Amino acid sequence: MTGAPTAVKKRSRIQIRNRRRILDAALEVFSHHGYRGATLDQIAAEAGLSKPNILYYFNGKEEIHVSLLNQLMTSWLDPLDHMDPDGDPLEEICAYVRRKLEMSREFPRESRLFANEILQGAPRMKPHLETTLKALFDDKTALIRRWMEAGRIAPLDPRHLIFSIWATTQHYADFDAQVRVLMAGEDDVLDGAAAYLDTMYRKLLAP
Amino acid sequence: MTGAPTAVKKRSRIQIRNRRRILDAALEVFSHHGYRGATLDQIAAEAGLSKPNILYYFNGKEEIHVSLLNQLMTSWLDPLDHMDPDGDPLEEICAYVRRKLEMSREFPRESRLFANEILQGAPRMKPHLETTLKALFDDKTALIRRWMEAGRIAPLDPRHLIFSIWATTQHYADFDAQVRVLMAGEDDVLDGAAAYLDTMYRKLLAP
DNA sequence: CCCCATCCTGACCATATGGTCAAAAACAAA
DNA sequence: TTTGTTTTTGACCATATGGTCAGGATGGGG
Repeated sequence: MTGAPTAVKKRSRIQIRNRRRILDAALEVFSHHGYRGATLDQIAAEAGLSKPNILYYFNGKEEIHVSLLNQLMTSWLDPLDHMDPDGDPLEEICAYVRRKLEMSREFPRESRLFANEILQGAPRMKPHLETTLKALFDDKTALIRRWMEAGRIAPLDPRHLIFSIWATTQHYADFDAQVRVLMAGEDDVLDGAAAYLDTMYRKLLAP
Repeated sequence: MTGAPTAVKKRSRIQIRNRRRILDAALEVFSHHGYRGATLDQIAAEAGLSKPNILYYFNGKEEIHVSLLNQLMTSWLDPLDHMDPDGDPLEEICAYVRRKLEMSREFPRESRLFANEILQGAPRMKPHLETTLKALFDDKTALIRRWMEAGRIAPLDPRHLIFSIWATTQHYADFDAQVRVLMAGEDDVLDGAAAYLDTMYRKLLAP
């Protein structure tokens, strides 16, 4: 068996390094141009490798994309997963908002990659969403609902609350081009957003 | 002069009908697959016309896209434009939220088309954003700021307030695939969202 | 009914793009 | 160094796609 370095096998140092390079380049290109808009040549150039060499490490464009998406899923959901049932409800939620916004600042490419995928109808992620994400979502909405029923935060539909948190925080990464135009001049937009969102959710959730 | 029906000239009935068909088909296809992901063949099929015929009415793929975008800009910004300086601040803003959410329900394709364009860095819209949108944005943030300074609604950064309204309302159209997965079973998601957002912004803006 | 402008199409073209392959190069164990 | 394995590449291929064009169909005013 010569090929298929993708299969579960001990990966050599070179393989680890080049797969990393490729995925990083692919993140850059996919997040900027979307799946269809990205080309293997662009990814190859960005990665500093030849196109056939890219195909040596991955079985095709789609496999690269799926790899990226799956790899990202975990870290993307991590902040939500970390919402502590034993913490102070208001503080937990505000901390979540803060972390999520921080991710828009530090990982805008990842945010846009996801946004692109969902916009297209999540053709390659639906299974993942239906299992991993759905489970986590149900778990956390239940937790928030308990908090609300205990009167520790204001009663609201926890599902829409989470949607609004996702929407407001990811907006700064996904609609960056628009935000930049409208906030021309400002250089600390995200700081302003952090202050605004903190105020907003505190006021909203105060019991 | 035979060609260029695109030029400003009286358009025949057939031209009006077919341009409409094409733009409608293009909206469907572009909003679903993004600019790069859409093909002229798809648009032609959707419009029930042949590809060369499409090219008879528009000088190219890009011209169709730009036409769509420009045409949509107006109607998209209309609700914001209609925020009445003489109305009751809280009611005006809540009405705006309601209208905006209604557009996510009635015109999700338009929403996704814009989202796609902005996600890619607004390559074909930046000029439009910098003029039309920016002017309207500045105008309305100023209005909201006046309302706040008059103590008629709670003081917040009006710019981030508008961002949050856009984000929370458009989320239901743009991230529809995700919302569907997480709200599986519910059939009136948008009604729930309307109630949630109304509560949210009233609470947030109460003086 | 005739005629001209408008409208439409089949056939075709150039290029871009995902992907293949045989063989060369680089590497590593002996 | 030798030898077998992994890595890399230039050349190539099939298909998709945006776009062109010459000529045929259609429609409406006279």
